[in-house]
Amino acid sequence: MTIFQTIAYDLSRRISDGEFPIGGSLPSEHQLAIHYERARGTVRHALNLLASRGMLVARQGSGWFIQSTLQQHGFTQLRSFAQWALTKGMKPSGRVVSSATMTASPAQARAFRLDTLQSVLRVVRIRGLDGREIMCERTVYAPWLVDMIASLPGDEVSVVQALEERFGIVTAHADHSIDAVAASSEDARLLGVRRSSPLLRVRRHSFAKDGRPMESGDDRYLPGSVAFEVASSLASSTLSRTIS
Amino acid sequence: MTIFQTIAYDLSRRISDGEFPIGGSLPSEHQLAIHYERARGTVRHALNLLASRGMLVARQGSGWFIQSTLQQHGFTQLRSFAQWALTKGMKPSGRVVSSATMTASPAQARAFRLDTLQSVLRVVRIRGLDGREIMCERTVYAPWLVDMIASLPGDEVSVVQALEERFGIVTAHADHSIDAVAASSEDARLLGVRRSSPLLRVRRHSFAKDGRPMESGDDRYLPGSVAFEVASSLASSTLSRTIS
DNA sequence: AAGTGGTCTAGACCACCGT
DNA sequence: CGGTGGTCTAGACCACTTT
Repeated sequence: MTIFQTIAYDLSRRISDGEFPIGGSLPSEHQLAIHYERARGTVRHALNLLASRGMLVARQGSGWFIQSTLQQHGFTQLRSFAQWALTKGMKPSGRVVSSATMTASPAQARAFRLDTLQSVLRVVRIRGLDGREIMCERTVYAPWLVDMIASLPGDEVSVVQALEERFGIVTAHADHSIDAVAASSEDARLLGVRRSSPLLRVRRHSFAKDGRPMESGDDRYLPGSVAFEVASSLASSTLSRTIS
Repeated sequence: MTIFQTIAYDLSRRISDGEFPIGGSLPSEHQLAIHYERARGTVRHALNLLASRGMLVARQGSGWFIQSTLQQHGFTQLRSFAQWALTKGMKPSGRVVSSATMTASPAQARAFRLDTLQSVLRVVRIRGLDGREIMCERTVYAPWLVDMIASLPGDEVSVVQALEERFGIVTAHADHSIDAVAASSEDARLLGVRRSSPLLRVRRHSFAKDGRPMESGDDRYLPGSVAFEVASSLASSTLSRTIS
């Protein structure tokens, strides 16, 4: 954790705690620099980080103003359905519907960068929030993870957390593609809705710290259960729109 | 024009001119600082600006690499349906279905931070890509923008660009919430699909540089037409998942 | 006039990458 | 190991806003 990240984190917490109201202003950069006992440049780095998340806005000659008190919870929660649910004060659940090893399809071999036909593990899970089942998840795990995943219990609530704690494997990067689809007949059966009713689909490829592909997933949520939120600024953005 | 903007502009031009190939690397920050006869910090400021546009990426310990020779990536495209379509080589179209001023509802007054009941402008548009109508867009503009929007022609392809070029008003930040919904009867009629068929919904609040709210939008896309992509890393992410 | 954010300088040390 | 980007410092001057 760098110093400017620490300062940003502290300011972010103080803002969401209501120490500074929306529309109000922060102490000046000079005063913040004195308070944190750091150079002004370091404080500015932290402020710009929060501005890129839409939490703050600077008005030249006037000050830094609070634009939003919302915490933009980031990647840590996005990685894991269970960890996200817990931070929201909800109880996540999960059950494995099916689990099978199979030789990688050409598309999977490409996604996992395999030379030869190796075995991948395909797991279908149903996920619930506070007892209500809201999502079905079809995950394909890369060959190097198969044994680890297979060793986990079927009702393991957080696979991501288990991988991290037991094997030290951390998800460091993920690409998400979000769109809407009509429920297939399998979706309909798993989620208890009519066929061709709307679902929010999130396709995901995730990678370990060393860049190795870990898993590809296809999650389908009932409408009205979750939404994905993105804050984007001129300064920096990770979101883009693609033709599909 | 500041110095770092001038350097960014010059580098951007040299990259677009093919002086550095895609995947290739730039001279080191140290060498660039000597070349431009500026401090390294100033050169870094320029490089970070280009990185935020998706033109460059930095690899620590290794160098700055050319990611794309195209201008206008990320947020710039996200701000505007039309500008995004153009960078993808597609022809955007748009037509206004209805346009009406009304007094702000309580929810709108909150979103736009109005004290009194002022007039907002609600516009419904249909958007097309290469002649195919794929999206309906319901936008509510803040009172201070109403006169400017009203002065634009109904078939103005890019409202965002028009606001920028004619009035100097730039969208600097936006929050997006993405989920799936069933088509309402109005959606069905506008888009030519069956009622309750799946649509991808993107709700948006956008803000000017000074933090003033500009517009709130509700865009609904036909499935299979576009997807939203998010790249997120441990280091930084703007995406989050919310209960809805 | 005083205070604020925006930019710039000229150093320094660190973590990381390649050889 | 030397070179690279990432961070940080302690100043300086400017443009802008507020009083």
